[in-house]
Amino acid sequence: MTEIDDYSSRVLDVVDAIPAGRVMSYGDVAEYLGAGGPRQVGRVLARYGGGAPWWRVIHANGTPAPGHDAVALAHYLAEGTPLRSATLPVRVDMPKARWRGAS
DNA sequence: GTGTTGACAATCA
DNA sequence: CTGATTGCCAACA
Repeated sequence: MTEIDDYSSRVLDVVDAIPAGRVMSYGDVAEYLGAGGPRQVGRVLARYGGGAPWWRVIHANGTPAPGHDAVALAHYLAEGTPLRSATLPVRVDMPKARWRGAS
């Protein structure tokens, strides 16, 4: 049984709320929650991200998670995420794809 | 309690 | 782009 902490649950909830074609940076999620930090967000995704669209959570510079960049790229192409580079290093057009809670 | 590590971020060279 | 440095917060040995 996977018991998820309250903080992790909130992180997953925010990630799950990100619409297709949009992304949020680790720091943005942490700031949106108003708790923890970008490292804690990445930690939660690494542990419980298996059931959430973790590829929509990327670095502040627009690159996806290390080791999963190819998987993330496939999702970006399938969801129509605005990319600045469709080849590695994968870069998402942050100013356009960046999503903030409610528009 | 201390030191290291980590799916981070920002700045500088 | 690579590498180094500092700041940040939490988990782990």
